[in-house]
Amino acid sequence: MTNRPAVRPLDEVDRALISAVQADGRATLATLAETIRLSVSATRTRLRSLEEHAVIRDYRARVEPEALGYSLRAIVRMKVHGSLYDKVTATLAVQPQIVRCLRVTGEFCYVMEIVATDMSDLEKITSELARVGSITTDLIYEIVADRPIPLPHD
Amino acid sequence: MTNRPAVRPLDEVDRALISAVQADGRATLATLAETIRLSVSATRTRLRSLEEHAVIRDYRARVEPEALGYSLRAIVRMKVHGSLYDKVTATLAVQPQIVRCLRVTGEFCYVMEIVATDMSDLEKITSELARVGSITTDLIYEIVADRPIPLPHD
DNA sequence: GCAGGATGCCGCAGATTCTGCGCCGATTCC
DNA sequence: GGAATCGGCGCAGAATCTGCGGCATCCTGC
Repeated sequence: MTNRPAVRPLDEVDRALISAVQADGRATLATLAETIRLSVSATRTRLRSLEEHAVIRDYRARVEPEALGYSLRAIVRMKVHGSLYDKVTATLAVQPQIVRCLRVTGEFCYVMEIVATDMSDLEKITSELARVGSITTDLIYEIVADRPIPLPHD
Repeated sequence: MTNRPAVRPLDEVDRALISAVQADGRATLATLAETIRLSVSATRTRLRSLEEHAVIRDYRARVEPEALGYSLRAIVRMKVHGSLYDKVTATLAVQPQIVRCLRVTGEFCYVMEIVATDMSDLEKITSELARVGSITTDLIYEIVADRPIPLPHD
């Protein structure tokens, strides 16, 4: 029942289904069935299978941060000396405004994306991060692209 | 009908609703109604309103890139000389594996996140990007956090 | 060949959910 | 006070989802 790496080789119909549900997470089984040209039952079986095998992780509504009052976004890169990874984890736990955190190769250990209501809010968070490691902060002008994962060989 | 910036000040019930639907994008109206302690009709009215006002942008299934065959992820930062922004846009259009692209302040103009099947696949994309500007590529070890937007004052 | 098993698709019927609509109480404004 | 607006409520019909059982196809071993 745990996630095993794609038992089935993911045929063309699966890809179409994934693509459809990635584009519209609330699409009805009937709609999905129509786009992948299968019956509702078969569509459901395949969708459930993809969910079980954790090919489809979950469904989420995407909200507009500005509408919630976050007028600022930033990318923070952080260097951490030694193994203070626990400290990073602890900081993440208490800072929900760090909406994304990646551990990466290169000069910096972590790359994070942060939402903030204003400059002082941002500074509050970055200064907290600066207690863990040395950081570089860049503001985000614009989100140029934010796309679903493409299906191989397109 | 177009998106205006949150006509209503977003009361506590709205926040709860947003939070619920961000956690589970397929949650049923009855379920949502139960968690925010409102009738189904009222829940629906509020949800529709949030969608209309583009507070809730859309719903998406989130897929596991590895299950689709992408065993590599990378962060690419890019410097662009002069105004070659059109060129960036053009590259984005033909490279769906660039799943996210941000325009930022600082030394680099753009920060991108890329999925790739393997090293040669990654190199294909980065070399294409290198024709537009000078780039720095860092591989992603691990996604430490990937969270919904938090609701202010939590 | 052919019985047995497994797989994947189909469609049905009951349960659940969604939708459009009208009603009602509270608040505001003349 | 009366009228209008707003937000919530619940109903009834439509749409959707769910749990089955049936059927065709494809293997596999005898």
